[in-house]
Amino acid sequence: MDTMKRTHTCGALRSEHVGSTVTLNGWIHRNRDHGGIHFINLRDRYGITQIVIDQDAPKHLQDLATELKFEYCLAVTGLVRERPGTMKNPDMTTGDIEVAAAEIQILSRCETLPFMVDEKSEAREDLRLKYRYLDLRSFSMQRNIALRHQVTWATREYMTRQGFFEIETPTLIRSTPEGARDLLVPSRLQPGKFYALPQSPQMFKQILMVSGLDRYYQIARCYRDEDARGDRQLEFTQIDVEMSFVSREDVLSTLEGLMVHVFSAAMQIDLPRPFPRFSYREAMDRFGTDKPDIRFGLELEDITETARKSGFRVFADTAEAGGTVKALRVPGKAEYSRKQIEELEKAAKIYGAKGLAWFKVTTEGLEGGSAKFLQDVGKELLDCLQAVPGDLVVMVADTWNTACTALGAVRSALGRDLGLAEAGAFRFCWVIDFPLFEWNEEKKGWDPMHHMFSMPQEAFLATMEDDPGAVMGDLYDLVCNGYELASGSIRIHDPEIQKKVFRIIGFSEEEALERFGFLLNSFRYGPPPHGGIAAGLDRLVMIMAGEPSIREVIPFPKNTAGISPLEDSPSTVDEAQLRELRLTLSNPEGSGEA
RNA sequence: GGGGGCGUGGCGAAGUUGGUUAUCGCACCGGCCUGUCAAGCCGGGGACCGCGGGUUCAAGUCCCGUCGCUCCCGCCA
Repeated sequence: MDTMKRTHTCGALRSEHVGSTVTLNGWIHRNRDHGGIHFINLRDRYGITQIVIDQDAPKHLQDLATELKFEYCLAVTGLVRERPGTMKNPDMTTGDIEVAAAEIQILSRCETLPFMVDEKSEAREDLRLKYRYLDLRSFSMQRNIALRHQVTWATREYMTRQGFFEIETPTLIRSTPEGARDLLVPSRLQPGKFYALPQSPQMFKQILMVSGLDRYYQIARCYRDEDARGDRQLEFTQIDVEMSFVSREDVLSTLEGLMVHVFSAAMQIDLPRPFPRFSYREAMDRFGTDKPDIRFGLELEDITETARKSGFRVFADTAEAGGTVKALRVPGKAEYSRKQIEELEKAAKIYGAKGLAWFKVTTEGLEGGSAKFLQDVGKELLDCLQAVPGDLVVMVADTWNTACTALGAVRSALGRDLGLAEAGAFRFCWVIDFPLFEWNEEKKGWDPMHHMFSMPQEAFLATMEDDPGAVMGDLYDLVCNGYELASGSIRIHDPEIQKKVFRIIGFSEEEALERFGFLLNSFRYGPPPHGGIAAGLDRLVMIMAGEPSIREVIPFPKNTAGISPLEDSPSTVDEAQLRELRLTLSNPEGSGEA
């Protein structure tokens, strides 16, 4: 039997089609059998149309109606007719009409569903992933997939218009030691050797600049073998960008332009430009994080100098030891119970704070918590914080980094719990002027904060080896609503500067040549000054879609254990496959413990 | 590696200080119903309460262990 091919989609029909005979293909979304009359909501990617089988329908259709179940795949031919006045459904775009079935083909049947295909499935995530094909039928998932397409389409449109070439780079590449753990692929032709999947196309895009390709972008799959989170998993997609003969400003302005275009094209939202900028130091000082959510205020204050003068030993000692005391004024929350404050303290402790000091502001002054230790500097504190009666003040004393980070976590928790962030807002900002190096306590040496090919800012070139910790890099992060959306830098193209950086991070020249020789060698042949950035596509779409996890915008994601419940990967492989690769497992049963 | 939450028919949940036959909604099966749109009404089947052990006259409930999922810390240039 030939399939009755659709003449329209399930979202297409309106009153103007009344009187025409149409064929629809789709799935049974809802099914209401009233005995004498039977309604089917037929669904496809485009919408839902109501099909009616009533007393005028052929007898065989009325019989067929009783065997129809959820998610049967149907072809329906019938007459489009206007619904009787009160039967119109204003909540449906096709709600003015219905299709009176004249012929129905059951294209395929559906077993009892593990969960209903619904706007928002309530099923557990691993079940949704196992039956992803059902989950993806839901309008919310289809909306996310559509948005993702709009974003990539808009990206290609914008980048092409800006003169960028989309260039593919290999996914089987040399393992490089820096950064995250590599995902490895054994080579059959070169037994005992391995490819790595790229953590990013970094080396290749820089080589493309040496090649004179000048403006490159790629929507690139990247792989990092690290533990998953709500906003990251083993494989993810970057909008990867690299440009020659540019300064930081050129890169920032290109990315800003891209974001503006993407939001405009995909969501009809005008993002205000320019995006505000914060130095790393300022972001940490004011928001306690290098990815500040600026949809709300609630900024941190430095009270180290006041704390130094106080009789509160914890504070005074921290200040004397060169530490920092940070305070956060929570307006009107003097009503907070001890328990609520303990919840905030938990948030601070997760990030390494030893405790969360607090007091409430009353008309009498400071009260409760650590108030009795701070009475001597109470007036100064209140002035400094511009605190008024009814406020709650929470404080952390620790190293600068821990004090900022821990209180920043409290700020985030408050922002979330109090609903401070404006709904539907997208607040972008740049974080710039990152330190180039960070101290690694374990190896007692310096590590690159971003990667080892990032350029020190010019002012530090001469002195960088004397005081690596003070060196600012030409680094930049794009942040939106508290998520790091993109990260990049101006690269080193001068071999002498590169050598200095290698020296600082304890990398011998031989070592560098062995690992990155192909890139460094290319730099001997007239490399242009260049820089770039990479934006996380999954996160971008997640934020735009208002979803809590990137798994909602990735069609076939892995779970937090790196497993895909759909096809049950990763899996064991045949002994023969291993033999071909000359691999032997130390624990053939794969118990997980070697 | 560490911490928090969750695990009860196919799905989502309830289950009190331990106490008869484990409850509800959806789905499923049978019946009724001519205008619903989360249709309604009547009836039915379906659960060793994640798994293992322990305490007890008695465990979904308490204890110990273990597995899975999830959020977070570490990790993620």
